[in-house]
Amino acid sequence: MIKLTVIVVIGLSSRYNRVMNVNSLHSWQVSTAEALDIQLRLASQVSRSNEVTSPRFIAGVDISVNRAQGTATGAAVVLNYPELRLVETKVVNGKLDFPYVPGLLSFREAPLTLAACEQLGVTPDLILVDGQGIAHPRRMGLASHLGLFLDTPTIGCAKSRLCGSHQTPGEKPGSYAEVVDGGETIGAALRTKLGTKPIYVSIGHRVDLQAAIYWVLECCCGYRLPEPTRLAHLAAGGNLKLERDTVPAADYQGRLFD
DNA sequence: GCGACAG
DNA sequence: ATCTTGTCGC
Repeated sequence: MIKLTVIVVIGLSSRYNRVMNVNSLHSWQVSTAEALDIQLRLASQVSRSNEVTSPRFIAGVDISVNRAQGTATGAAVVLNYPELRLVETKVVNGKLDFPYVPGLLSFREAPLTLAACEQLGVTPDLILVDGQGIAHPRRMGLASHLGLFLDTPTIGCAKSRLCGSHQTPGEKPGSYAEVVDGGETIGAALRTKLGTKPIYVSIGHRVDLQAAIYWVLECCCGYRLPEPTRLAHLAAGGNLKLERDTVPAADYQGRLFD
């Protein structure tokens, strides 16, 4: 009787925990030439139309590299909105096959990031990514790539520019300057905090630029980086031990966890 | 050929 | 990305 109960509980938790479906659109074990080909093919599948209206959960993802062991940690955190309280944190360790090549960051970071997202018990309505969305040479940055694999709205929140040019945005938080490349507006250099460099916001998938800017600002809590991405960075580096501020995810979706 | 180049 | 204390400035 007791034995049966344990089996049932384990079975339920593993089933209910799998709330994010990852589309395997292609292999990640590819050459740089194949990676480039994949980006050209997937670019047309990215949606630039807004589908984000009233998100209840907003996630943030990032990766930290441990060059010593040649390993890395992928992290996915989920905050509720509008409270912006941390409701779940998942980290996963693994190896990085692909090297860092400007423009091909997805092939290095997406696998571990997707693995972390796969462990989430709460389904985010929006995901903020530490990297570019369509503000990319082939309009296929990490945020867009993850958006397609997770079939979820994503926003690129990079700390520096990959391509395109822009004027200096106003100093006041909320001010921004469009990032233009090849005559096309691909993102915005957004001032999120006074006295700091702007961050680069761009469409990831299923959101338009105005909505992307709006939600990023909604997620800022006084730091240059929006809370989802800021906390994901800390979690990946093992510096997010603030369990006291976490809230049992079960309180939000009536599901079982861990 | 030279400079630029998410993390 | 990551190495890292103090320190210039609001």
